[in-house]
Amino acid sequence: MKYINTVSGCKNCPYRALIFGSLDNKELDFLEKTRKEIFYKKGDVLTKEGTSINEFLYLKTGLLKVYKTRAGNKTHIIRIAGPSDFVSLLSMFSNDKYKYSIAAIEDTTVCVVDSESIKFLAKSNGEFALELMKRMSYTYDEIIDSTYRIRQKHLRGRIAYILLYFAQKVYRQNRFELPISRREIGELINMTTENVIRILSEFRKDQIIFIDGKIIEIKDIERLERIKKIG
Amino acid sequence: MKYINTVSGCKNCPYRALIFGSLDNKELDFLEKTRKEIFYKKGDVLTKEGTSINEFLYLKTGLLKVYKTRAGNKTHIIRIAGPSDFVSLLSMFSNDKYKYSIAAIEDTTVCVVDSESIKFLAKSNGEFALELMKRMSYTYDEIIDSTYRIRQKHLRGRIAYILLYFAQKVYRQNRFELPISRREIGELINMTTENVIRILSEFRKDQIIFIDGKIIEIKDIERLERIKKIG
DNA sequence: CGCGGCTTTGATGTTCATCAAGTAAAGTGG
DNA sequence: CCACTTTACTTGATGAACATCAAAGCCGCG
Repeated sequence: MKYINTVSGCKNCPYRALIFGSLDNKELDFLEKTRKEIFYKKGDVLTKEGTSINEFLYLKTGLLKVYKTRAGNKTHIIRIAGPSDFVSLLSMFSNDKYKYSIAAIEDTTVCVVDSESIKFLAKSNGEFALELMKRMSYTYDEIIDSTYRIRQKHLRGRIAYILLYFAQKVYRQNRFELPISRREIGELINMTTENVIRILSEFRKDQIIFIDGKIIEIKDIERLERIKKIG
Repeated sequence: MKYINTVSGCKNCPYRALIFGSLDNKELDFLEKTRKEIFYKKGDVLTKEGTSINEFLYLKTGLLKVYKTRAGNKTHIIRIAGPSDFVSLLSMFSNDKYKYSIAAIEDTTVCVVDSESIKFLAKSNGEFALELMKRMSYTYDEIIDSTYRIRQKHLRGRIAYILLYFAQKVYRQNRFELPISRREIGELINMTTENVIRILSEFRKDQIIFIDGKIIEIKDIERLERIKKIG
């Protein structure tokens, strides 16, 4: 990780409207005081499950994974977070310890504010508190929704789901580089590494996708959509 | 459903401290104005996914299921809510429509307050907003945690989990009456009705439990705990 | 250069959903 | 209140979906 000297502050931040829309300039100045901008390299761990929450994070650029580790070193990836995501919102208000670990799966720049400052503002500015709640609830609902949606799909449907997720939601291109390993895909959509590989190969043989290591290109998007739906 | 005339109001409510601890008497009077206490019979539906959220609910006595219905009439039970649960907290602050349906699985008494009143108080009283967030976040974290925990268990482990859940968390007795059908158990822990029955019978044959219709008695709790853990 | 982690493919066996068929229980209308 | 219909429960047989085990190639890193 590496601290970054920033020129422009919160006031002109393009993400300001997303959640800080209800804060006035004085309140933003207050946040600014403890604010740091930090750069993480792919692979760096930002927070570890069980450690104290002292900071409120939000993602400016890059990609993160939010995950949990269980007995037997089994890891579940709960979600992938992209730019403008408020990753640390989860469990920040119910716990003083992180319930999830966070790691960079691409080079990532994060804005960090003291968590007590956020709580202070939430307490003193009701509009802001409502914005936080809205965002938090939305994020949680998304996690639950995708978890239950994936759960009922067969393996082929899960792979189709995750490929289309990266192509449409994350990279907005049919050709992209997978930011995670085959094993991590399995941790995200609940299947073994071997089967992730097997089904990717199957899709390749069926001309649905092109594969070159981590590079994926979707060749037949209609077919993939169909597999996602019925699989 | 049936309206109930109540003598005592929020001020003396045993659950007040849980979430309304930061409201003063004036604020409680404000809530009281729109407050209703409603009785639902087992099987009654309180809210339907997709309908407008106008009310804030909390459970005084009884048991509810919170669930989602998917294409093909497939139902997932997200959680069971018991006394002192704030069932409508989920999605209330991110949506104007319910994201989940709620139904009574036992005779239930619910306190209902206008949702706008709650939002108004959250806006004007920061402490209260923080309490709501805390509760909300906690509830969501629990859902996610149990979902991922169940997901990795085999069927026997899931049944053990749910039996111990009812025995320890809900009824606090080794003998209890299941509030839900075999099919609903399947919807809760993600397995087919047939396999729910099959494994219950198996546990019965192995003398781990006693079954008489909906009555369950856990005879060998150590063994069940072991199955829950390793299954 | 060797070691560990990631990737790949094949063979094998287990777990689980599905199908079928029947009994019991509970709700519904005449 | 009884015939009728639907819903819940139960067991067995079958096959598909999936995890596990094994073995080997590849790549980056110390």
